Amino acid sequence: MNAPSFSALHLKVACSNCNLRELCLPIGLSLAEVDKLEELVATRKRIKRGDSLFRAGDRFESLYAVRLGFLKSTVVSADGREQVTGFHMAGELVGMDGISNEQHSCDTVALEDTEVCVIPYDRIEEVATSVPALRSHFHKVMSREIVREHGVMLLLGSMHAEERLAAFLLNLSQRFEARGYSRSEFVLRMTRAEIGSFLGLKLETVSRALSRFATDGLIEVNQKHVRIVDPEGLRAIMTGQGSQSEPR
Amino acid sequence: MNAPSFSALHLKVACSNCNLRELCLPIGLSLAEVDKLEELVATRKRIKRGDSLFRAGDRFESLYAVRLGFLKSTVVSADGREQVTGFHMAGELVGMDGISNEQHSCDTVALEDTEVCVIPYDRIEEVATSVPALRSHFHKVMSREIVREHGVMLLLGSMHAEERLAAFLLNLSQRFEARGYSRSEFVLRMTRAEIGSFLGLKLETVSRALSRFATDGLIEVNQKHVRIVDPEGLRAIMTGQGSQSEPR
DNA sequence: CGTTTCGTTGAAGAGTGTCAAGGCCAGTGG
DNA sequence: CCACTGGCCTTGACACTCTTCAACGAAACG
Repeated sequence: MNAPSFSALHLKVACSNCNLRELCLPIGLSLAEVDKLEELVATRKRIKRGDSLFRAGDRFESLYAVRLGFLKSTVVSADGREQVTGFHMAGELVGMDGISNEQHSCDTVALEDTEVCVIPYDRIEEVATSVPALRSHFHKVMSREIVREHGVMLLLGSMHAEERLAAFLLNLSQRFEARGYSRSEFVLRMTRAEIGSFLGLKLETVSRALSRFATDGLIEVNQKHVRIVDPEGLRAIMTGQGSQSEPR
Repeated sequence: MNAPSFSALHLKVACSNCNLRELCLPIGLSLAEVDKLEELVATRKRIKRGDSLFRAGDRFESLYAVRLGFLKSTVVSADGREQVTGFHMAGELVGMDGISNEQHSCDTVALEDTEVCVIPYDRIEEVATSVPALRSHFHKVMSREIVREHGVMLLLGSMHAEERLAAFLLNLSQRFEARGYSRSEFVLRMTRAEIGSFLGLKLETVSRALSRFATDGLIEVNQKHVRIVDPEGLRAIMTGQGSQSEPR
């Protein structure tokens, strides 16, 4: 390590001082419990844009809490098809896919320079014995991931291209807002192809839908920069009410 | 209850005697640990075909281990679109969606007369403190659900109709086999529309694909009864190698 | 036995994918 | 500093898969 004292400092103030704690932690933990939690976080890790945090097949050892940055997770089928299963931003926990097999089943790659807290899984299991509130919170986080994926299945299984993209933009918007960023203006960290993979569409379809939204005055797009002009309009599209000029 | 003594008997022999234990339980539990586990299971519950085990919005209180029967889970979007998120058979655990919010987010409905073990969630939390092996197993079960859903996302996001259906049939086949039933001959408990909803297709497309598989000699279909004649052929279709007469 | 639900099949049309060409932008090396 | 390169994005034309609509047959149910 280049700067051990820097790392140590970081370790000391982890969690209790972290501006992500409302996202990571259960509310109402006692100070003693937060202390316990801080023992969890072994180290920080930086991942440069394009590098992977872990890959399918890697031995599972830790979960990771995103501190800063942006990642994607992808699964690859036997015949080589790739599917983006999610995008992850600050405050989110990644790596839970690895628990079942003691081995990761997806790749997780940084889409911009990223920093994560490394949480060794055996420590989580230890703390799960002694701090019920943390264990219970951990269960909720896993359950929330299951519910999130139900939502993605609904999107992939029953929505049209523009509906999917509207839902995607609104979801991003809401997540940025929850982190204190603008809900109406943000930068897409991923390519059109990656959005397409996540939404079950081709990149051209994503591009066309974005262009259509722009000409309809719902958003402004400039490459990766997006401004949401008419969130209600997007919501209408998402729920299948987009441009029904003729009610029969 | 009509037959309390019968219920009590069932309670007594639960788990340690259950022929699903390889599916439900972690291997290598001590007898004392299995005892602990049996305390978990409060009651059995029977759900008649068409009735629901729980509905979206219901207060979350318990997980359910399917003992016998067949269920589907569905989510409904704000605008009324319905998506089947999974089918559940003996040995599988359902209800984990409810943990995150203390409230269920999907409907789970019996597709045939079904019997489940009711496992009150607060008991799980208790036992999670005292029996690490069970807690760890529970985490793996949740993680496995996350991984399963990744697989569904891959299917919905990147596969064609016949590829999806082939994958679906092979998945069912493999699950039946794991439960000691025939892997080549089984009854579909769900309608074409339900298969379609799960696979992101219309019922007509499901019907056509099944017919095509039948005329190609891959399967035999008679209404809900399916016989898999050529599993390798299905696997080839699933991986996108279906009927490539002309290799360029 | 009538009624309803479920399944099959055909024909036509909509929505996406595919292929191709060209533009924009950042990074690189001359 | 500028030209070049390669990745990313946009747009058009066309092909193809899947959906939609419709009619009918078969099985399940009361």
